[in-house]
Amino acid sequence: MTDHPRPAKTGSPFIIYRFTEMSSERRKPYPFDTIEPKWQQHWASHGSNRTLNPGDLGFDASRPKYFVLDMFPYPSGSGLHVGHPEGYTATDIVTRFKRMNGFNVLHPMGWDAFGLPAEQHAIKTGEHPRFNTQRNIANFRRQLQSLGFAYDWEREINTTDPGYVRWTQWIFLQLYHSYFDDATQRARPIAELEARGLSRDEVDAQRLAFVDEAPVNWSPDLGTVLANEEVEEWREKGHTVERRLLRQWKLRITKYAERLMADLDGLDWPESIKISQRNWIGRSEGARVTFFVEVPPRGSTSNEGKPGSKMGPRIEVFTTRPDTLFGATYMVLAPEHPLVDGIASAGQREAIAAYRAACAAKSDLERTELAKEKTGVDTGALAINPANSERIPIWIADYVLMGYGTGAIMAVPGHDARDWEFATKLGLPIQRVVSEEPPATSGDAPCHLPPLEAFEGNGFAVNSGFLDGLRTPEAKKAITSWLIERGWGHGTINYKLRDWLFSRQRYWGEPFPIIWDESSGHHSAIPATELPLLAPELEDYKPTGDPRGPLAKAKDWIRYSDHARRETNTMPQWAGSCWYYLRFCDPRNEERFVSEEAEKYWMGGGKPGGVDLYVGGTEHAVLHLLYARFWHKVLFDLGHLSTPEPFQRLVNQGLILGENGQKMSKSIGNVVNPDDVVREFGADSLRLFEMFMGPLTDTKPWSTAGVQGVHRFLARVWRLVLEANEAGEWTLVPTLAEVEPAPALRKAEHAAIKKVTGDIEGLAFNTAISAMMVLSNALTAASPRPVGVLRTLLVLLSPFAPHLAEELWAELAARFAGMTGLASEQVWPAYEEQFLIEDEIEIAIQIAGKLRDKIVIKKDLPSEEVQKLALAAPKIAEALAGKVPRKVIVVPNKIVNVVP
RNA sequence: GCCGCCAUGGCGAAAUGGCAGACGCAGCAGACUUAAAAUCUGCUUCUCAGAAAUGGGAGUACCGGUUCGAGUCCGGUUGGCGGCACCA
Repeated sequence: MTDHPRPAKTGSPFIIYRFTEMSSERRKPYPFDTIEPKWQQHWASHGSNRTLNPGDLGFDASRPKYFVLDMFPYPSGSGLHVGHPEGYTATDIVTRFKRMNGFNVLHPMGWDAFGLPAEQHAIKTGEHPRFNTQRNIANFRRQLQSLGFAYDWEREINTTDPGYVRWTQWIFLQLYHSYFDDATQRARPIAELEARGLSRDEVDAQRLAFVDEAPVNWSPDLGTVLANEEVEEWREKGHTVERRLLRQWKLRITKYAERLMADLDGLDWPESIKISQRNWIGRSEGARVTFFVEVPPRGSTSNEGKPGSKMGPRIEVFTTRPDTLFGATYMVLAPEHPLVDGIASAGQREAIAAYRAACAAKSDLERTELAKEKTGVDTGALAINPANSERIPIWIADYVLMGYGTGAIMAVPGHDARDWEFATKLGLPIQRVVSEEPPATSGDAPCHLPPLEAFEGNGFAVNSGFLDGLRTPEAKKAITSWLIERGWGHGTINYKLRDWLFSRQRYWGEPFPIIWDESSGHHSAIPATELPLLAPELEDYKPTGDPRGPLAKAKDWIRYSDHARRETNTMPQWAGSCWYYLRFCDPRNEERFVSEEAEKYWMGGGKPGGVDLYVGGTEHAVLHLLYARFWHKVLFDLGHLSTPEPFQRLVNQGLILGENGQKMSKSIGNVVNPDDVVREFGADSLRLFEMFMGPLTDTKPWSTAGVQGVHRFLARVWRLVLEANEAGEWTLVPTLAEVEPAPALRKAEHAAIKKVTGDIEGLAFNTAISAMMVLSNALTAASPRPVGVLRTLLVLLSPFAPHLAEELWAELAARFAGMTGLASEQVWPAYEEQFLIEDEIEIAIQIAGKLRDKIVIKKDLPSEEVQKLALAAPKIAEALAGKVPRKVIVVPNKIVNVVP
């Protein structure tokens, strides 16, 4: 079929779209299917979205910069879903708006292309994952380009490109070659430690990228480690998952806990995301306390020793409530705690071994899921409570986690719900040491009874020797000083944040640029000149069940030299996304991961700096957004970056639900494919609808009728300029004229400019669109139709529906004088307050807060006169019946409230 | 359990403490049409009275408070959504 509407080559001063009567396809309300590809091509071939760097020919340094970033997608096989264009359209509108306001705008797009789905495809087909990834990227790019986004495609990046992998590995080496200096709280070159004469092992123990033996969820048949969240899912599918101690690479993010926490304050981020990050980092203030294990163990009689004298091993605990030390009636060690074997009494060893075995078999998830049932085993050892010298039993229980604090606790069942539960179940003593009420002067009975449940709040110390009577905060200070004096403890801060497990047993990821010396067992970095280090081609990508991962199969590749072999683990997918925003600033640089000049310009050099606007979903609240901040800070410390934070302003777009209000999913069958929407209604309609649905940050359901609604609006705008003649051609509307608009229309024009401008700045796109609808409705009624107002509408509309705006602008430019360039290149209009001012305004009159009447008065009339007129208004006079009101509130130009 | 967010017509939603429901969807009526679609115009929170014009009352989950005035601010309750979850 050739009868799709298309531009006719005629001598006409403006373009004609012909469509035939015989077309079997229903006539489109406007020819979006012709004009959209046409303008996309035009923008591409004219470099309309090209963004220059400082130093480039034609770069205008006088313009301010603006960096608008989308969270780049993983190019999955199923293509774009309608959630992607939501954020992308929002940033596109801001980009176009800022450009029209004279900014140099950096608005790039790329691909977070390492990932498990491509690897699984490779396992299934034997084809290298690169090919499937390339196909998916091509599809994503096609889909994004069909939506007319103003990305600078010259800056497209792909995390799997050798030219990108090289710098990801280079950044890893920066971490590897650094340590964290506690004194200055900064990363420093590891060479400083070497210069101080530290041994090889001492240096390795301080690297920001280091090797650690860690218990992980290992699945032999999948041949990989799994995240805690994944364990359940794979078990259900019949795979085995076990806890296994494996040698893993980790990144020392914990050293940055304090800065990652503190620097959140200066960021313009949603409060909920900041809270998530704070919770994840989990800062808590408290104290370290040393307990001494009593030797000889329980049963022996002679024990005159005091804590502090040379006794058995010490157990360090962390507590946020040192003020409750007198109430510590037992201790608990994590089952994996290294001290357990040394202190356990002979009679308990068997029970301990059995308990430990049972715990080891549980995943972290199971361990927390079964949290309700507390279990544990007595070690048979006793510790001495330093506060009151009482002997208290030492237990092991899996409600104490090896990974937090010191892996040991002092149990205060009177004032901790978990300890209470454990003590109650196992019949351990419970002591009250905090009272809600100020202690009675006589210091009598009630305080001495154990409480009926754990009281975790603040109060007054009781049964606590020298602390008695002190409020909780004071008691904390007093006991901490007391511990410091005796060398039994000190105040400290603990974080929940763990070091970042950075290695994966996968093929499709960045190999570590690390080799191992076979004789010494030491690791070292390969020289930066050998980067990128790419994974070798494999015969097949199936897992081997070997915890070294699929790369272990490449025997030649592994062999680095006579005595050294390569690390075979790969980096997680996060690695590439940790720094992609930096690469966008200077994506083709082969000398540096980003040039200093480009980084300074786009990342803002001074003050807050960073990405000016970052839009994406909430799913990355703590992972990507925390990891990227961490890498950024390390690179900043090492002098490679000019700002301490990457993303100054963050906005989360809301989820788009299916038409039935449920989350879109294939199984429910409510997934909307953007390609279908573009085919039926056009890219401009899809863009406009996604912005019109509601506030950007809200969760909101899809509505096909709603798409039709905005589509109709765009068609109405089209018909403001063009109308179909009898031959079925679009011709210019005859009433279009260069005339002064009537005052009401002029006012509507300037009101729209004001509203749309403010709403784009506030990311309130839904109300911006409604303002344009109002202006368009006003224009529909105007005859003659003033071209000036139409031009304004098209310029305002251009960031939202760029194709339509461009086309109609060209139509008008061909017919009317003084219109040059593209709609998208126009200077953003300014509104003039004078056109918004009205001489007469209607004000409401209330009696006791209830609307009773309205009057039209001159604007800015003095309050006394407004009051006089208001009281004289028919309904008001009638209601008052001559009585004098007690009070009259006049809000100038708005409302009058009469209090009778 | 803890933390956070939210609650407005039949639906998506608007409303610097100042006329609740802009704009859109759906619906109804009219115009155009042989007819339908499309398009244009008007109506459209609920309720009571009225033939109508119009007029009265109620109304932003619920209860209370602050205020001349509350969808908006404060306290509590209920319901929904999201995140964290034995972190000592």
